[in-house]
Amino acid sequence: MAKRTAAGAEPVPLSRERVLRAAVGLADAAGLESLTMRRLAELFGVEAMSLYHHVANKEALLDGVVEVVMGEVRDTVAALDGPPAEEDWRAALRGKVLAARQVMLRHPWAPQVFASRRSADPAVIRYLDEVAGIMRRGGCSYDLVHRALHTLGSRALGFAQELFEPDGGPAPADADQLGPMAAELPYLAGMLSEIAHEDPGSTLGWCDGQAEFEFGLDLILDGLERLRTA
Amino acid sequence: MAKRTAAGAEPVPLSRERVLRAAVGLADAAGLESLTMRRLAELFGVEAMSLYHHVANKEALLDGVVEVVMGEVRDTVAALDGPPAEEDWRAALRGKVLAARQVMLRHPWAPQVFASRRSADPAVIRYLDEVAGIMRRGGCSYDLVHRALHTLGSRALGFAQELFEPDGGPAPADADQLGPMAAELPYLAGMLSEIAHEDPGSTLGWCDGQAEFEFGLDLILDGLERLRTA
DNA sequence: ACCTGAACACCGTTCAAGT
DNA sequence: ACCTGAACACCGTTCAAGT
Repeated sequence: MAKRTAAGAEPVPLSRERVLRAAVGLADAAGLESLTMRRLAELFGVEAMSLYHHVANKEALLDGVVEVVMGEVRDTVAALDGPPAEEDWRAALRGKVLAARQVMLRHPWAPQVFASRRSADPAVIRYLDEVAGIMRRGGCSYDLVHRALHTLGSRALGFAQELFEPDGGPAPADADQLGPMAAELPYLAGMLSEIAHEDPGSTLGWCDGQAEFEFGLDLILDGLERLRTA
Repeated sequence: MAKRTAAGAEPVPLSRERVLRAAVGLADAAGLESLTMRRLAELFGVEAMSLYHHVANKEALLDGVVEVVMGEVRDTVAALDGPPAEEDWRAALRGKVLAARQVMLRHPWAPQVFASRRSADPAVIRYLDEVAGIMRRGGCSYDLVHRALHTLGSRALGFAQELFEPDGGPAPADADQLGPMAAELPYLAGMLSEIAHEDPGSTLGWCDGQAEFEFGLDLILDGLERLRTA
């Protein structure tokens, strides 16, 4: 009789591939703080130590998780049918970045993991080579491509670092909570009383809503295009 | 006779202020992963539990650390003498952001801590009110100010999220390591063979070097100014 | 080759007890 | 009010042992 396993566990043998996929699923379902070696092992009805036969340690596990997410990005990007880079590099790159963002939205914890890797994952580097290729074929100098990669930073992969979550911050948009704020924060109070936030729900961890993300992305792409033709 | 304390420890009584300053110093000296309640207590020659009289828990400690760093930002920004916002909002904001960046460069671990706070620290919100004020007094609509805050994101405080550390990534700039790369990464290889990285040392964790940071910041500020006058 | 069980060196945090 | 000591519930990871 098969050994007792956690609910939903499969008695299939472990493998690096299966371990990494389960790690992504665990983070999706229970959050990044739940992704521990012990809890991951539980999903397979196995001791934590068994995982070390397929993954060197937790850092390597997280590297593998990045690999899996980048695989999803590649699959999503491959399904795109935008204009060729030679014709309109901005539109081509924009489509690619927004497609990558869709993947990040499915894994809200991913930006944090990407940011925690000290050296670049090979899959990320390959992705950036494609980004560079789009710009290069679009007529950008390598110098501009280089600066563009730095300027875009994590935006190239579809996420951007906000200073706080849009909902948790100073965005009550409520006149009641605005009163005490107006005294010490006159400009934010004035701004909030004039602006209506119309993008509820579409938050990506510490990242922009869709409209804000697109605004910032377009502003950067337009600025780069202006430099290209200057 | 005073109790045995760790090297350099002072027998002065604890206080929230002293605990927070010691936490910043510990992260500066030994890295963020060394900032644990136990090791922090050691600095005072005290048990970890004693810290809980001055700080609710570790999350509150990190909130306080953000507070301390923001205090340094405010001090640094206060010493600036740029043009008034009404005259040249771009120059005023640029100076403020670059001053904030100087503080972040002193605390390379700070961006990570800032990013880990789920809701905005009051000191950060006050800072952003000042940023909004500069733009507003410079003639920007509140709508533009709002989009600017989202677009700048963490850049407003002087740091930006790169996909990997500049040195650890695909920047060998060495013809030897470029050979095998050229096959799979044609565009990055081409770029690196043409571009000479000239900003060694000035890395900020997962952030740009100074020149790259200024390039990205200026590109965004110029784009915003163009929208303002449109 | 793969998995286990016990153990180690750490965490943050609680509780009751001391002064 | 402030600090302690022991303990609890977790971590990642090692090692020697099993099959």
